[in-house]
Parts: sequence; C-alpha cells; structure tokens
Amino acid sequence: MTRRNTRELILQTSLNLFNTLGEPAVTTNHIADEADISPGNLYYHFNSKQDIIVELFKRFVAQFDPIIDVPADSALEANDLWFQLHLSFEIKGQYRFLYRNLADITGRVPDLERAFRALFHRERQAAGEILAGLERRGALKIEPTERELLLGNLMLVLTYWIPYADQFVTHGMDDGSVQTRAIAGVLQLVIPYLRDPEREEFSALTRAYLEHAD
Amino acid sequence: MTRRNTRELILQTSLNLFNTLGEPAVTTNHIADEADISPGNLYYHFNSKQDIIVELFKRFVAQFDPIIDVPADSALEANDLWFQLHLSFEIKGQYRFLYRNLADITGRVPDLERAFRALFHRERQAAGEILAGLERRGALKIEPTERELLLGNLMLVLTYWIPYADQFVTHGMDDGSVQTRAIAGVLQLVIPYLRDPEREEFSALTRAYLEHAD
DNA sequence: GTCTATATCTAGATAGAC
DNA sequence: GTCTATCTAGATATAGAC
Repeated sequence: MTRRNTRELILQTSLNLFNTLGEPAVTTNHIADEADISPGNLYYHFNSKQDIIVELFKRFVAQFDPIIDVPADSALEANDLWFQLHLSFEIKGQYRFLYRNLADITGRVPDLERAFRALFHRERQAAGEILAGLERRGALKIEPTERELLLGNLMLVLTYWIPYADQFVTHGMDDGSVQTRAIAGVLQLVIPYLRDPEREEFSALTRAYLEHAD
Repeated sequence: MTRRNTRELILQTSLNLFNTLGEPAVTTNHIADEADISPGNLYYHFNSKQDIIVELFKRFVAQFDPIIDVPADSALEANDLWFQLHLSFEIKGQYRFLYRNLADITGRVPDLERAFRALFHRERQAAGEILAGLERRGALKIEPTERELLLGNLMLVLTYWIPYADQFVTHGMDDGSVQTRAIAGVLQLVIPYLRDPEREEFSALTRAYLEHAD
C-alpha cells in the first residue's frame, strides 16, 4: 500500500462506519480493524479521530459548495430544481453522519462549528436566490414576512430531512424513494406560493415522481 | 437529604447539564460534582447513566402525552392552536437534550427507540386530527397527496425545530422569541391551505406575535 | 509504511466504611 | 443514605521494531 491509498482507505472505511453506526459509536480501533490495518498505522496517517472527521467534512464541502453556487440571476426550471435538489440530498446522504450528530461534532471542534455555519449560510443564500429567480419570472408571489418563514422552513427541511428520515421514515423503503420524498417535501413548501403555469408544473412533477416511489 | 430528594436533585442536575452541554458531554462524575454529592451516592440512586436518561424520558412523555391527546372531534380555534403549540415547544424545550441527540440516545437503548417512535406516532396522529378538524369546518382544503407531504413536513418541523434553532438561529434571541418563531414556522406550513376567514385569522395572529419577537 | 505492544487517560461503575 | 477509595473497561494515542 502506498501512502495515498491507505489514507484513502481509512477515510472511506471511516465514512462507511460513521454513516452506518453513527460517529460516536465508531472507535479508531474499529476503523483500523474494518480496514484491515493496525491501529498504529491509522495513527501514522492521521493524528487523531478528529482529523479524520475534519478531512471528511472538507471533502463534503468541496462536493457540496459547487452545487449551491447559484448565480444571482438564475432562473431554474422545475426539472432543473428537482435535479439540483437531487444532487444536494445525494451528497448530504453520502456524508449523513455529519447531519446526524451535528450538535456534538460541531460542539467538539470550534473550527467545524464555524465552517458548518458558513456552509449553512451559503445554502440559505442559494435558496434565497432560487426564490428570487422565481419571483423575477412572476412565478412566485409572497409577502416578505412569509418569505422569511418559508426560507426558515426550507432550511430546516434541507438540513434535517436526512436524520428525520433515518429515524422515522426509512422502514422498508429504498434509497431512491426516500430521496424522492425529501425533494417532494421541499418543493411542497414552495408550491403553495407559486402561480400557474409553474404551480401546476411543479405539482405534476412531484406527483409523477411520487407515483414511482414506495 | 431524604431518599426522594437526592434522587430528584440528581435528575434535575442531570437534565440541566444534558440540556446545556449535550448528554454525551456530561459524565456521571460531572453530575455528582454539580449536585454536590459523591459519585457513589449517585450510583446508590441510579444503577447507570442510562437509567437517569430513561427516567427523564419517562417524565417528558408524562408531560407531553396529555398535550397531544387531541379528541377525534376537536375543532381548535387559532388561539387554541397557538397555545397548544406553545405548550408543546415549551415542554420539548425543557427536555431538549432528547431531541438534540435523538439518534444516539435511541440507538443505545432499544426500549427508548420504540418509545420515541410511539410518541412520534401519537404526535402525528394529533397533528392529523387537528387538520381533520379544520377540514370539517371547511377551513382547510387540501388534496390527499399534498396532505401527506404537509403532515410529513409538520412532523419534521415539530421534531427538529429545537435542535435547528439551537444550532443556527438562537444567537442573541430570548427564549420567548425563539419559541414564537417555532410556532410561526409551524403555522406557516398550514396557512397556505386555509380559507378565509381562518386564513387571515391565522396570518394575523402570526404577524402579531412576530412583531413582539426578536 | 506498517506492525505489535503498550502507555495514558477517563468514564462508568462498585466496595466497604461510616 | 452518603462518603472515599478503587476497580474495570475501553478508547485514544504513542513507542519502537521491522
């Protein structure tokens, strides 16, 4: 094993175990065991368990940032938006342990706390831009106060859908169906404020996807 | 100190520390220290840290269950609903550590896992009954598919608003304002499906409360 | 780079005196 | 019921040989 490969192996093994069992339930010995390397070797590549978490977080951000980099003058079609949400939940799902133990992970590492808040803020901006785009097209009509509440609810669903689903929804559903529900849930928050033809367009899209789920 | 009092002291101290620092960050020694008793004394009253958590959970359920015991033929006014949500968030806030570390706490104790799911189910039922009450009055009009999505989003907000607020919202806000936002967020999910006069009634109520917040 | 062996540290939990 | 002292287990992390 060359340098990069073992490091990579440790990261992938950690990610799998963290996602499956929850980060607090996974020890460094456990990771080393699962990766078929010695604990000592693991600590040759990483100074601490936190280092592994931080590195995984960096990779998550690297993948997620481009997705929420919404240009200020964008005007997404329903299909584009669906696709964007799909990508977003896909990547969050790959790093779901971060969302599952958000409070404790960020609580232990102040740097992560700040980084996650910043990420949250960028995602909120992106959601705001998308709403603004719909408003510019005349597809969305909403009062400022309601807009703020909507944005808050959107961020709540975007942030906690994954732990919510893992805890209360998942039973007997394949990954695709769970994701479809997530996206449908998010869009359903916006649909009531849309005007036709966009409203019907978004609704039809949601119905179409949901039919194939479960 | 008589038997009941020390037990009570341990529970209250634990609850405070769990809520403030997060359950995983609080050790039994820490609890004993904060309660000004010895670790040995703590273990005279409780067999394990889990026992403390389970007892706190039971108390939470005992307080929360009556609130979500909505009669099947109920027809809540806007003010009643606001009050009910207020009570609900109040009690959840008092036991917020449960919601902050839901996955890990239930993951460690299968009994708690089941109990929490059952509680979630009863709360979902209650939310459904309230929607049904509004529908019966002709105040709410919604398609079955959208109703399901709405109920899902409602439960997500009801379950994760507290950790969400603690992580991303709280800064520089008093408890009352945070609560008001929570309730406003929940009601905002329903408002788009309401008809006048109820729609305007709910909207006005939300606006009135929000003005006094921040 | 990787291993084995081990050190360190801390949390949960117990024993036994009072 | 409460204390002090201590045990145990297990997790993080290091040392030193290969």
